[in-house]
Amino acid sequence: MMCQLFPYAEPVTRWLEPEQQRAWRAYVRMQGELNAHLSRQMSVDSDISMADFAVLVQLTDTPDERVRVLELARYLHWEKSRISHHVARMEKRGLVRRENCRSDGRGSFVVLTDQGRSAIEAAAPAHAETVNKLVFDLLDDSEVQALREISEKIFTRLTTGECAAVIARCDADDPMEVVPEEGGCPEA
Amino acid sequence: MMCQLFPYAEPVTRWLEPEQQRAWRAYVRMQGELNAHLSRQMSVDSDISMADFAVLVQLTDTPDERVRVLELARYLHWEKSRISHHVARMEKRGLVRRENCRSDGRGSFVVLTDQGRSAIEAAAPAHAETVNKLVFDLLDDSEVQALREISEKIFTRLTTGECAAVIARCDADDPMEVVPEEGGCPEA
DNA sequence: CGGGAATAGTTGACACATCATCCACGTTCG
DNA sequence: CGAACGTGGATGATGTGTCAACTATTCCCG
Repeated sequence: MMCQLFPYAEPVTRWLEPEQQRAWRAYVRMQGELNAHLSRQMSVDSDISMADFAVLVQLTDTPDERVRVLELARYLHWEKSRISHHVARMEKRGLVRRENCRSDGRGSFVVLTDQGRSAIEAAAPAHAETVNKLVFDLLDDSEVQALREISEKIFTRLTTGECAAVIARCDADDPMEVVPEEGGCPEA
Repeated sequence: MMCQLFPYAEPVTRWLEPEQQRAWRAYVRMQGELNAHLSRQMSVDSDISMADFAVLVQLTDTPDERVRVLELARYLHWEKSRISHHVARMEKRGLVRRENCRSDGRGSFVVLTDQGRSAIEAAAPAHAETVNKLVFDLLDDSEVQALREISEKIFTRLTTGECAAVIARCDADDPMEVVPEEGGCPEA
């Protein structure tokens, strides 16, 4: 009824085409299984989780082995509160330690402990092996390249333009309602 | 020291090659962002979660709109306890309802309610639109095919052979220690 | 200098996933 | 029949992620 009057007010749904449908379902299931398997394997081979691992990688990648909390959040694309909770738990297990920042009274550092270092050193080889066995042993060079290109395209789409607005929570705390921009897809 | 004595007991770690490294990091970040974005978008556009959506899809795909709990678990590759908890929450919100199975006193069905049906019908179009915008608008046919083939390869690897043993929790409850098979990678 | 805004980080409540355990029912076989 | 074992499913404890406040500091600008 009112469709004719406001043709663009209620656009016909763009469903996925059959080929896309198949690709999407394959991707979704693969991704779910792969995540589950990597997590499980990580906690079998070591006593840290994938999340712990990610944090520890950032710390070991830093010369000082100390990183500001929001720095961590930005790099991992996590929310600051997630970092805060997670670091608290890791601290309780002795993997990291918090330290106050002298140059900025609000800030604090997350610092790698010896125990944290040995934990990641113990976990890394098995994890690499797992990734090889589950992924790269199955793919030839062109597939590796395709995986990378596809991933980069989607990632870029997600972190630029309108999508980035939502992520902006990470940088600015209160995006002031993030005006949805009426017309749909302005594209940066 | 003992490496020379037992050469295969402590194999040199297979790290990822640079190209693989890049592809892997791209994939991991993309996948994380994409999941986050899909979930967020789903709860903005409707009042159900991705998990709810997955369950409701299964129910609507069934002629009877009723599915046995473990059937659901197997299809979604979830654990039975996850299903159980989740269905409990969904029931509390009126999206589904439990019903006893007359032919098997232990079993129970999960049944779609009218409210559940309208919830998924309301959510589906926006979700399809999101997937199109974030994924398929960016990929040409060959990339869609590549995505599917890569996903299927990895998924197959994950659900057959030694890996499947761990998943077996889903079918058999107590795999009796799942003997790790000494030698590493026997391959089914 | 003083006072509001932005920034860094924490906290608590809640939703969710996992694990181990438990119970009710069914199957099998003596 | 009835004991032993397998199966379908529920439950509670615990760890983790998200959201919405909240605190404390610093920045900005008159």
